[in-house]
Amino acid sequence: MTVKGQCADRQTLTEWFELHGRDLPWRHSRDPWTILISETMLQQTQVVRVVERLGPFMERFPSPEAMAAASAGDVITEWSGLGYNRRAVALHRTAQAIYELHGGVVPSALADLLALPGVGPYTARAVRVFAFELDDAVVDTNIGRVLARWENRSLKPAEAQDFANSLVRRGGAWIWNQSIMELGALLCRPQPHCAACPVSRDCGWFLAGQPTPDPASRTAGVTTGQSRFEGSDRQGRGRLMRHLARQDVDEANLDDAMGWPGDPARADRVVQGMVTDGLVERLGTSYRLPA
DNA sequence: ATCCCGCCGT
DNA sequence: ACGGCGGGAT
Repeated sequence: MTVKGQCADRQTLTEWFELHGRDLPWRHSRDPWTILISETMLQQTQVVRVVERLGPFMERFPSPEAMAAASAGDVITEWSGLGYNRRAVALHRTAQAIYELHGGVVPSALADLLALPGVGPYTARAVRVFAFELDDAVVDTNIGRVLARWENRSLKPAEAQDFANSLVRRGGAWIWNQSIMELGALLCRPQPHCAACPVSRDCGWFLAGQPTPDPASRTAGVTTGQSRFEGSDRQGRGRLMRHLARQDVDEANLDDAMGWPGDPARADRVVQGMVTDGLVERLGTSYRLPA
């Protein structure tokens, strides 16, 4: 593709975003702490669910210092219902690290961000792009899917990141990353709506007739289907967290609390993992949220 | 049943 | 590279 073509497509896409992009709360913020929180929430939790929880969460923990002063259990409680509670524990540890290592100021250096618990390649760059407006490129599941279809081939992690980097213009990273991510979220979905896509005329996969397998399917960063939730260890973990939000649970009642009556062995095995994850503490014969 | 602005330990 | 990790909405 020509450089001229790339410029045309880029402008087409950002114009589409200005017109059709969703008005999401965090897109009005450039506060690094707010962006770090929202991006952490958005790791595998849907946008509509984060929208209604971000405000109250930020009121409870308005700064890294405020969260660092709270207990891990407090953060978990405020996190309740968002799922993958390890993220709440990681966030608490990250707040403490920011307070102790960076004077309470969210760092902007990639290496500093990547060193924070629960902050990986996506979230680190998201903070840099969406808060500090630095010229980086993020690759999430949406963008990975768009890029793979655009090139009509599966991309390895480094390939996807390099390709994404090459598309960013100086000073235009915020709007570009939002635009291409929004395209993946609204149109270039797992089941794509190519008829409404503003850049389909230059999309390799579309022009090839959308052959199977979808090149996005084996591309790095594109999430795949997960194992069944009903009857899983995850379900039992979730049940126990919900109980602990109200009161401590004695080890004798653990199997009931986790929804596995008569299977204390399983309850014990799974709760061990939760202790390792920092989600629960054992005190005497009972379990509670971490102090 | 499927999907969701990933990260981490293996 | 792969599997575990919540939970609600459709």
